[in-house]
Amino acid sequence: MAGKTPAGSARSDAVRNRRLLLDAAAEAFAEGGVEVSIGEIAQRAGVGKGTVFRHFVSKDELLAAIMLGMLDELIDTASGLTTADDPGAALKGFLTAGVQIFVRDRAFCEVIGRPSLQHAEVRAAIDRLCDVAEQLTARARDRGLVRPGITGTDVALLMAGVQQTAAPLLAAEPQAWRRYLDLVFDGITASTGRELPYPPPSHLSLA
Amino acid sequence: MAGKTPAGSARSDAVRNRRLLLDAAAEAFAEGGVEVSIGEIAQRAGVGKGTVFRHFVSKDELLAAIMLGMLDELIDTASGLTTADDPGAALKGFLTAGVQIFVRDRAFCEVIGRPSLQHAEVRAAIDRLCDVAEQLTARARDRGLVRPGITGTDVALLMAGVQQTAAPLLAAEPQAWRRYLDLVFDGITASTGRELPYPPPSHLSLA
Amino acid sequence: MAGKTPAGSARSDAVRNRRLLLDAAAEAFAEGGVEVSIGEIAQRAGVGKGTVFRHFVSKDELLAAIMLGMLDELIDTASGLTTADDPGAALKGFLTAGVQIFVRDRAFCEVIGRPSLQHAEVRAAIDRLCDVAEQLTARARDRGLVRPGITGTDVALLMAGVQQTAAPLLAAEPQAWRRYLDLVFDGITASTGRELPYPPPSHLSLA
Amino acid sequence: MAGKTPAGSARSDAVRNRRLLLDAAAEAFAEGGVEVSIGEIAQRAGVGKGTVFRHFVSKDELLAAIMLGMLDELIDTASGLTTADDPGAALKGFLTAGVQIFVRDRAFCEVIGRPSLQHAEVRAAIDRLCDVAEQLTARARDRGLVRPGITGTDVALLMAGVQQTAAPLLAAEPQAWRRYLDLVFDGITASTGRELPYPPPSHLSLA
DNA sequence: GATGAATGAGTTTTCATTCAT
DNA sequence: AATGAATGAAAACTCATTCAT
Repeated sequence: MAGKTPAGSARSDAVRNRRLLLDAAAEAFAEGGVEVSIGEIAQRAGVGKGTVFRHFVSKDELLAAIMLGMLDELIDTASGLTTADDPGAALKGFLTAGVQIFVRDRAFCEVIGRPSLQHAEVRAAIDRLCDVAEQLTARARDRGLVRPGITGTDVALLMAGVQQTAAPLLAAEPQAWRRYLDLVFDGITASTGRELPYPPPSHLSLA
Repeated sequence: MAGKTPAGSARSDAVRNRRLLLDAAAEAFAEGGVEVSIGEIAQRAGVGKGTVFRHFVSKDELLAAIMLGMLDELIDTASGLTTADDPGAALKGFLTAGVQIFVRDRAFCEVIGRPSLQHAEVRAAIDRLCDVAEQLTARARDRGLVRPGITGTDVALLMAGVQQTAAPLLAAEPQAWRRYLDLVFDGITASTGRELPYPPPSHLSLA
Repeated sequence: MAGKTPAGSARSDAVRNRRLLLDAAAEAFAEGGVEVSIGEIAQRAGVGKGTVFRHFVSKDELLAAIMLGMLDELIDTASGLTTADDPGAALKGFLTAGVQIFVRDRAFCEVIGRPSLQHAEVRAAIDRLCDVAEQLTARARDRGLVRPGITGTDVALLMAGVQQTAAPLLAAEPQAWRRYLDLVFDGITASTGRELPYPPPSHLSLA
Repeated sequence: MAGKTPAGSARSDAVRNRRLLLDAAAEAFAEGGVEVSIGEIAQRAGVGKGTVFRHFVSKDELLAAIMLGMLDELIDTASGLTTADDPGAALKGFLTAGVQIFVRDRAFCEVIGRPSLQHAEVRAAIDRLCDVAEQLTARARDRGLVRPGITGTDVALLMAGVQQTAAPLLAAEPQAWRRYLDLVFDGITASTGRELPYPPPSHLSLA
């Protein structure tokens, strides 16, 4: 009725543990993908398994919380770029930021790149990401800096593609993704005159 | 109970079972990814679980055998294209064939795209694939049909990237990969004059 | 944070919390049986889980406290009936009151009906219940209103039996127990001349 | 396609384990109720936990299999009694057999006596039990051996009631249920002239 | 005194792998 | 050689109880 904690602030040790947990889980998911066990996450955070479930109602919710944090960061970055002077550079900066997240995080790749995505909040965040991606793309498109039919959703999708291209190299060459990012960006900005052989994805078919 | 099969020796039965098993496993892995259980594969093949382990020492070996089969098919296709009249069309045909394998096969995506690939034979097959990809690429490169620094390994890697880009769309739009294949191909063939910001992967760093 | 409650000392707060807790627990146990979690009880009472354990040393003690409360109420009702004009009606009134408690309270059924009952205070209360039941029964027996060998303990035990008979019906027919109460009462009061094939329970063998 | 085992017969060791498992589970459920863990059952049977799930798809299925076995036995007993010479003795024999099952088996009491019963096969078996109980009851009723309104469902329900009445005594006096069985039977057969204050349950409202 | 965060043993269930038949 | 039964080590999740704040 009156909320969990009188003044709306959680206990300091709980806050600290939640932080520990999120960090440990983020690291574990990043390294091991969605398959890492709650047991390992708890161990990394230095807490008991029960504590994980006190803070997050299920493994899926924990995963979603972390994915949402990363998506929101990326959305913020993108928002900041919508008013940049050079729309082309802004779009490339956005793409770069996005690919870096994918490159660092195995779970992110697995969650975002799968055909059927369950979690409603994550889907909503992806929608928001596509929206702001479209803003950035539209500005560049209007000035002829990208090919006519390219959409924000295209750009968002290509982030995962660039990561996947470089994936087998990343252990030995952590920056190899930069090569494919540029190559794909050249594909986006190429003025071939030809139309692409398949229409752009409708916004909502993403998730 | 211990009776012989009328139309074959014990050995020919084993050969037939191996074939049954490979086909069933290929289908199962393609649809469900590497997580499909040995039980489901055995059931699809119409054999007992024990038979799976008689033919393949572990699940990983079975998976590797399937992956090798697909890689060999792709290598054959590529070999056939090395003498085609139009090197540009040949390269694109190769890329198309490769992406189609990825699109059809969840396990293939999961196995090939991982940073550290254990299985020696699969690594060797990927090396062979990169070799033949390099032959195709070199022919196109020599005629100025692709950018200067692009290698066969780049091309092989990009197959996975194109699939991953389209992955979230494929359930609703099974042909969406064609959009990104063209876009990436335009990136490969773009004559920007600029060099890519990161050197091509050395052949052996792949896995 | 550490503030006093305006209208009471710390002790009166504790008294109030104990009351809140007993009421909430009674309701929860009645609805959900002994399996309801301490968490749910605390939530219903609007207190923290720690408070439950400050007032009751374990879940079993809390449960016992509730059971004791109900047993004492029933004992009081029975005591009031020992001086009623019609000993037969008094006995039936007692039986009715008892069955109603069982019908309303899942935990009561589960606790009382188990072969080995641990809690000493609850056992003592059941003894007291049997005593007063015996008083009521004796009065009726003396006037020939019940069969010769029937004891107070028999009557007390039959309460649970009537409830259990009707249990599968109660969701659809909340008053169905009345059918079996009358049937059993007719069994108690039947003048068959025959003796029952097994002696009445000795008072102390109850738990 | 051709069934699990060629000739329709399971392997002898599997049959043996299934028997071991059913016996161990029956014993464990009888003693400890539905809450006994699969781990304990496996241990009692001398098999691994996995073996339990090989034979029964879930704990609920195992429990249902055992309950069904007991219900079917009781139904058979009842069927055999439908042609007995003395319908009154037959009805009492049926009641006795049923109460004995309840008395021996904690899980049976818990499963059958609960308001909402999930398992479809168990519900069907209970329906069958009520049917045959009605046959037995009708014969006795037609000869004026039981009160007019008493139905087979009443009789089936009363089995649980008799058990519950005696439950607290059974540890010390394992045969105490015989006392209450006779008392209840006298209630069923009493010719009071009075009607019971609540109508008999409709057949289907049982489960 | 009150709180609710942390704990960890315990539950059901899955599945690759081994082995008796 | 083939089978499928048995195994047991995980995994996600629950909850009574303890304890720092």
